Amino acid sequence: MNKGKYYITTAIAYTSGKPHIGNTYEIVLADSIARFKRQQGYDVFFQTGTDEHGQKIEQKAQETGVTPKEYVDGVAGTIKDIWDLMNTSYDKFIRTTDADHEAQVQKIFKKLYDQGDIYKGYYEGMYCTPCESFFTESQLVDGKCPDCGRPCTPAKEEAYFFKMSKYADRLIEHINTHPEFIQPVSRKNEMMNNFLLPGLQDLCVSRTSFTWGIPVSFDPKHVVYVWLDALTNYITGIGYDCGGESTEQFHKNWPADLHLIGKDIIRFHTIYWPIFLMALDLPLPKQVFGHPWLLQGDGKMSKSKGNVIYADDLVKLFGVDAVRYFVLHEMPFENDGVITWELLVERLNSELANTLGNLVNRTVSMSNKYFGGAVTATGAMEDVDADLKAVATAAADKVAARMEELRVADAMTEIFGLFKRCNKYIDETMPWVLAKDEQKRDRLSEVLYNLVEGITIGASLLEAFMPETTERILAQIGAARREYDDLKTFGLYPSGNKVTEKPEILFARLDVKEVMEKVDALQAAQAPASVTEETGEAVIELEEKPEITFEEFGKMQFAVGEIVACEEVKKSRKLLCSQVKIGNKTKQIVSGIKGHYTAEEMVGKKVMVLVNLKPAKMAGVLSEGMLLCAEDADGVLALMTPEKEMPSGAEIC
RNA sequence: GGCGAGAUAGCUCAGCUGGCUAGAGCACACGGUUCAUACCCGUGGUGUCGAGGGUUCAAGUCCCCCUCUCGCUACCA
Repeated sequence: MNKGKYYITTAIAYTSGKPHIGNTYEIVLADSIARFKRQQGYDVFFQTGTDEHGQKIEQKAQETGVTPKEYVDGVAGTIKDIWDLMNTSYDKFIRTTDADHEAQVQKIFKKLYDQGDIYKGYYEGMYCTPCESFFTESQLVDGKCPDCGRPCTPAKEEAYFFKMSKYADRLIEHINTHPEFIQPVSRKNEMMNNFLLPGLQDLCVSRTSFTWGIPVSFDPKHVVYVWLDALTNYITGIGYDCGGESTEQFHKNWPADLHLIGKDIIRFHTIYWPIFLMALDLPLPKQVFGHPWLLQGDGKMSKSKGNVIYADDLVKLFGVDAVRYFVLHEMPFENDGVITWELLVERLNSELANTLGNLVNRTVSMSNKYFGGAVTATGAMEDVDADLKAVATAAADKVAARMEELRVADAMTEIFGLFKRCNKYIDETMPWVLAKDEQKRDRLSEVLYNLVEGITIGASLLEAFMPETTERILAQIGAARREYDDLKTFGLYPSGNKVTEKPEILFARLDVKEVMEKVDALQAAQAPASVTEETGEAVIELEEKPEITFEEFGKMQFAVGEIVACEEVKKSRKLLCSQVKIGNKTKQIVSGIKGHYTAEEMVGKKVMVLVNLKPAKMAGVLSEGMLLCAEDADGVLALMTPEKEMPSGAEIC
């Protein structure tokens, strides 16, 4: 039964490197929704892909000594391989370097320019001439270019801007009249209060500072800057043409039913994207869901620690469906989820091995033992059957209700509730007792039939989440794939069918210790150079900057300063304001170190100060220099202090 | 600093418009059972429901205040 179309997308993955399990979670989540909708009878189109332009990629390619195109081809391949490894059923994998996408982005840009939504202006900021790059004041390091360390000068760069404010009122109206548009709803307030209600800034949509992007057709020294390039994939991928030649497929699928994205890019999908669409006179997507993140429990994932968890490693250790089960089931709707190896093992043992695997195994074993594998309905019903049947036939609707709210984890819990009910049914009916009584043979047969039927329904519902497991279970119990609409009827398993003679273990129980040994081996291989042999102390890979001349170094003046007073800056969360005595002068310096040092403990410290930094105001307070700190991978700060007693004002050179 | 969310069993969390002895899952303990992957089924406990006030016959549930945590945002020379 066709229930209409359903167009679902993931965000396109940025091709700067191999995605870890947190990034992989999104495609699996989208896949489970897409598969479930298909199972329900929707005509689903599921799109994913890669975002391949930008300065960062240009740089990465340069570092690796390949062209940007070669670089993104490699990473896009890796990403696609992982998506395939996770058994995701996307219909289209779009790349922003696809020729048709690039051509369409150029047309869209031109159209928006022609109709006055995009205008040429100036991007003002701090400019580093050698790097040909713009930075905001806050991006600068010591007032200098964060890339090369050379001085930056205030400058203007020609750039194209999109008039966001023009459509703001319409967007506010839309969000207010479509409460389901932004999910979870708590995000709606953030967008409203932080961006829409205070007034939208115009968005810079072109750059001249790098070339790895889609050129603006009528002004080719500009390339289209990220959002107009990336977001439009949702329409170009299905054949949009702003000249009115859109494909049949586009007309059928647009607007999207669901954009599934990470919570970090909600702003772009619920403000900029809808406004672009309004400018193109297209309907808005029905729903944008900013899912939470899957975080690692034992500290931040970082390459230097060698503890990054990748999907392919997980699959090697646990199998595809176990990984899919974990990421889908452990993720709450609104809060971030946690993944640790221990938690993973615990969940797999308790739910997959014990509850599900063992249920199938014991049912198949009993069918073989008592009836040579034949599963026959005899009509020997008893009262206890009613509840099992009720739970089984109600499951499909319960799962559907949860999925409708995008509560995938809860949907899975419903399915496992049915498996638990089946296990309980075995205890209630005690087939091994029935087996001892020849008179109860019909009853025994009926009980096993009911079990097989219950498992068939449960396994069928599992298809969207763990498709391989569904297949394996159905194969073991000799059941055919069942249509979604038939899952509400109990008793469709063909009576007399046979289960497999030799049940295979679906999910083997795992030993935490053994798993951890394998994990240690993996992590050791992942970051062999990150731990120094003798001390075991972690080191950080330093991103190298271009070398500078002695003369350039000489422009900076460092000195030992003594902190004579320090107080918190009231209006800010991170700032401490210190009075620093340097020789016979006292400077006021504001630093973002609250949380690492208290105002009291600062007083009396002798620290390293960059003295001749141009003064600037932070949170309304004047700062006339900078205190130097070291920062580790976790963001912990340590002030630089002289190793020997030194007087205030001693120059550092 | 602005806006918002939250603080409930060892852990993760449910508890809607206030109403009977505060719940679920996991973990733990005990009991049952043996078809099964030492599994499944049942039973059980502890909770100052973040602190302190208040409204009410009655408050995790409403109001005030405090403390702390988190999200977005600003700021982080």
